[in-house]
Amino acid sequence: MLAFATSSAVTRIDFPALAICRGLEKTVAARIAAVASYRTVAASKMVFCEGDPSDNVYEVVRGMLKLFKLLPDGRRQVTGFLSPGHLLGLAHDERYLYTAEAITDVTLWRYPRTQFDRLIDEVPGLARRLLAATCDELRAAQDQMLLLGRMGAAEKVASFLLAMAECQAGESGDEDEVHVPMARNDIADYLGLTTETVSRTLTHLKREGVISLSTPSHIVLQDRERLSQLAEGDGAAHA
Amino acid sequence: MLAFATSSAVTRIDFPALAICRGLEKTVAARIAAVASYRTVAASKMVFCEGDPSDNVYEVVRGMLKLFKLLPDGRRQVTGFLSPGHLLGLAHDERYLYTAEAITDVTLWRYPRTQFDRLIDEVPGLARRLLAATCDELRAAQDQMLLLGRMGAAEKVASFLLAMAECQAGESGDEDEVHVPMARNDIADYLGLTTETVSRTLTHLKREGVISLSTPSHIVLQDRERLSQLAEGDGAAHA
DNA sequence: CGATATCTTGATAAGCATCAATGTGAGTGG
DNA sequence: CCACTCACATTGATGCTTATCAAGATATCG
Repeated sequence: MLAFATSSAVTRIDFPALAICRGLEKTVAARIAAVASYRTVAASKMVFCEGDPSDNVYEVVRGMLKLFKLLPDGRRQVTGFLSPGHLLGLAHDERYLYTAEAITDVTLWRYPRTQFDRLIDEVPGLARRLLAATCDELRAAQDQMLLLGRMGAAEKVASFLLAMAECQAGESGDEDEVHVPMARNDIADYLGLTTETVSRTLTHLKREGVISLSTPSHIVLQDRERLSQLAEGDGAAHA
Repeated sequence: MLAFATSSAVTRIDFPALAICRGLEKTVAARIAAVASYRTVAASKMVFCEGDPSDNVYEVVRGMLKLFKLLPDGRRQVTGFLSPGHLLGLAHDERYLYTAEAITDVTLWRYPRTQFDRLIDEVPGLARRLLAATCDELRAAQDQMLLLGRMGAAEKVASFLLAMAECQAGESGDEDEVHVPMARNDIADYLGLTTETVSRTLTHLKREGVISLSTPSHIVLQDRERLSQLAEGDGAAHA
C-alpha cells in the first residue's frame, strides 16, 4: 500500500529544499540529500507505529500528519499535527514512541537512522540545528500541557483555531480563512475533549458570530479579537 | 536573597561531575567547567521567571525544582520537576519560556548563555549530547500530555507515585519508600487536578491499603501491583 | 509551644462525558 | 446521472467526575 521511490535529480527539484539543510553549505546539503529517499503515504495510512523499530527519521515535505499515543484500553492522545518542515522519529530510541498517521496525502523525506546518526556526527552545525528544532517542539509541548491541564473547552477550541490560523498565515489569500484538514475526532483527541464537545463548542462560536462554518473543514474567523479573549479565559468557566 | 559563588577547584570536587560532561575528554570537560559558576537557591525561591531575558543555562546539581507556566488569571501548570542532572533554560529564545522555582534548597551549575552557545559550536559532541537530553524531555512531555488529556484522577495520581518511585530507585534503602518533596498544590498543578482531589485520591489509596502515609511527604507503596493496575485504568472511571 | 501554612475532609454544583439519535456530505455502483 | 451508502458531524438528554466553597485537622517552624 505504501509507495516508495529513491531520490533523484528530478525529485530534488520537485520539492522544496530540506528544511534541515537550509542555510548549510551546498556541498553539505547535497551530502544530506544523498542519503535521503522519499516516501508518500496516503491519507489515513500509518507512517509508523508506536513500538516499531525506529529505523528511519522523516521530514514532512507536503501534507499533514498527526502523532498520537494510546492507552491500553484505546483512549488516545494526539500529541501534535505536523506540517511541512517538521521532523519525526528523531528521538534516539530503539523503537518509535508514538504512532504517526497521515491526515492528508503526505510526502516525506526519509533518512535511514544509521546514516542519519553518522551525518549528525560528521556534518558541522547539523546537531545544533536539530537541537533548535527539538527545543521548539518541546516549547510547543509545554504550551499544550498548559492547555490540557488548565483550560476549559471553549479556551481550548479558541486556542486551537488561532494556532491553526497562525500556522497557515500567508498561505491562502484571506488571513481569517482556516482550513481544517483533520477530523473532529482528531481535534478532540488533541485537546483532551470528546468529538461532541468540540462540535458543540464550534456551533456555539458560530451562533455567537465569532466564526462561520461553511463545511466542517472550512472555518472563517469573523471576530479574532473575541476569539483571543475566549482563548485567554473570558468565557465564564475557569476564569 | 540569592547566593552566588564562582567555581573553584574545591567546588569542582564537592559536586558530582557535570552530567553534560560525562564521557567527554578531560580537557574538554575542564573547558566546560571553566565557564561554569555555581549558584544556590533556597527552597521556594525563584531561579528565573517566565519572560526574563534568558541569560543563563542551568544544570541541577542538588535538590529539586519545578518548572511552571501561568495563565493571565493565575491558573498554573507545572510542566516538570527537575532532579540533579537535568538542564533548564536551554531553549534558544531571548526570554525564558517558563518560571523555575526551587522546591528544596537547590544547587545549580550556571553557564552564561553567550559562552554556552560558543561551547556548543566548538566542543565536538556537545550539541549531540544536548540533543539527546532534549529528546528525552520531549518524550516525557508527550507522556505527560497523554496523562493530562486522557487520564482520570486515580490514574494520574497512581502514575505520579510510580514515576516518583522510579526516579528515586536506588536512593533510599527501601525501593517502596517514596519521598515527596513538593506540596500537594504542586502535584495538583502537575497533574491537572486540584489540591483537594489529589488529597482525596491519596486518602482513598491509603484506605484501600495500596499506600501508607506517615507524613504528607513520606509515602510507602504497599501494593505496587495494584498501583500499576490503577495507573492503567483499572479503577472504574474512563476505563 | 504557639502560630501559620499545609493538608484533609465534607457538601454542593459546574462542566464535560456518555449514550442515543438525527443530519450531512463524499464516494460508489447501478 | 442519480440514488444509495457509510463515515463523519451535529444535536439532545442525562449522569458522572471533579472543581469549588467551606471548615476542621495536622504539620512545620520560629
